[in-house]
Amino acid sequence: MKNLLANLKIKVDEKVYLKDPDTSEKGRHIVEQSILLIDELGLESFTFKKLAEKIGTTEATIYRYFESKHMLLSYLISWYWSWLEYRLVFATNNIRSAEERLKIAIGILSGKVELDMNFVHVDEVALQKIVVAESAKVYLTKEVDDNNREGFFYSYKRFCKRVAEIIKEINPAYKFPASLVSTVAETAHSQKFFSLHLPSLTNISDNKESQLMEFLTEMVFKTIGK
Amino acid sequence: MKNLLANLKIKVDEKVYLKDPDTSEKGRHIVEQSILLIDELGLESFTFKKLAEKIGTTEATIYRYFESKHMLLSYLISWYWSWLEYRLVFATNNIRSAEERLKIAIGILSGKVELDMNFVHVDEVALQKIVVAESAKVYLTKEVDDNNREGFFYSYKRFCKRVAEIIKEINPAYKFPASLVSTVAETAHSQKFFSLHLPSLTNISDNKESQLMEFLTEMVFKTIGK
DNA sequence: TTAATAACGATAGTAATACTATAGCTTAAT
DNA sequence: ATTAAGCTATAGTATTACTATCGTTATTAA
Repeated sequence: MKNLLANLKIKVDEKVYLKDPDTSEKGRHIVEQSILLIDELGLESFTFKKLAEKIGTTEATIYRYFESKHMLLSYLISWYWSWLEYRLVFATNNIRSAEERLKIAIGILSGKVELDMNFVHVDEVALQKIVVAESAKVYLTKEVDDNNREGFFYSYKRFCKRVAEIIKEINPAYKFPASLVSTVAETAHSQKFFSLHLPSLTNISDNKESQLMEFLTEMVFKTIGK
Repeated sequence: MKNLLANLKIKVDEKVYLKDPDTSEKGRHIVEQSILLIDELGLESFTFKKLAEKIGTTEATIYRYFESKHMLLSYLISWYWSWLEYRLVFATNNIRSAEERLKIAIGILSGKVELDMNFVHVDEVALQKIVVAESAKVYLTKEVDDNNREGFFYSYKRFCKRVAEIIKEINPAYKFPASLVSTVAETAHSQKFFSLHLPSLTNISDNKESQLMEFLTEMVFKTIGK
């Protein structure tokens, strides 16, 4: 399997970069190191200047790949959702039971991420920390409608749509499949964040993905009535 | 009732301001106009300079009340949660049934806000739009642990705790009351935002608080098993 | 192999931001 | 009448998020 997937490439919609970073060494290096630096500094303190220093280049070079910090973050988040989608498709392939597939989807959403060696230049653990802490900032802006038109959120929406289809299979009468899926996705992030920083807002202990999964699975299955 | 409440003051924890804006005309003016301006421009484009111009003063004056833009936002969000708490306490007073009180709480969380004339200098409709679009930014920072220690999130946590108590009354065996409440609070915001800007992620139509309430109420009651 | 061209590095510059500092003026209480 | 708090006005700083230009280097196509 590893070998089969070794040259798989996660496709990211072309509107979230100026020049595809996956087509050059420099580009991959920018992505790789930006993940580590955003994770370390947080989005607010992260700058292209600091990134340029870290990778021994100049701001100008980074600007050739990404128009702005916001676009770079959008790229990383898009990459993450495409990667989750690929994992979802693989993990649910050949599984007949829709209930089983839904459980797998919830597991992926709430799940422990391990370094996925198929994409050597991406530290998926650091990336998930970024997604938890920063991804809401991608859409919580005044430019959200423009960005949406430009396709910034395609991969997130695609992932959610896929999971919503499973819910519809299980209970075609349920009225809020899309809302329930986006709720689970957002909740996975906020509960992870709360467990680390605002523990009184959650019953999930730090680093217990199993508890998060139990919470979400119970909520989803009871809500859709299974 | 109106008269009784006319001189009620929403208490905001003293750590989220340098000088209590509610003790002076200037301070109330700053709060009032900051709500309108943040709603209009979004947090990123909002600056103390623009606010100072709008109210005919200088940055220095605003800095005497709030150390930073982030602190001002924290103040507004804290005010909002204290206000919701006051509404919750009033609306659930003398109601015996815990189920009924929980429904009221969910209604307040998902509910249509109307201008509350008890607090003349606060435009609660604009404030709720700010809460929906900006409140995650208050905690999604590298300073969250410091801010938490300083009490930036007291009023949010207090509100959630109150609702969690109701859930425990209804089903003492339910394992995730705190998580469920914070999920409902966060979801109320994200679903409102999605219905406005990313409609494919939700089944709730713009401005239909009743749908949001139906979605959340069903989810909560089924999850806790009633 | 050469010639064209794309990519990169180095440097400079700009408007705006998020503050900090200071000094003088006004007003209201002692 | 004095004091002090609160406000206004002005100035200044480091940093940010870019934009622009230009020469060099690496890649590719003829």
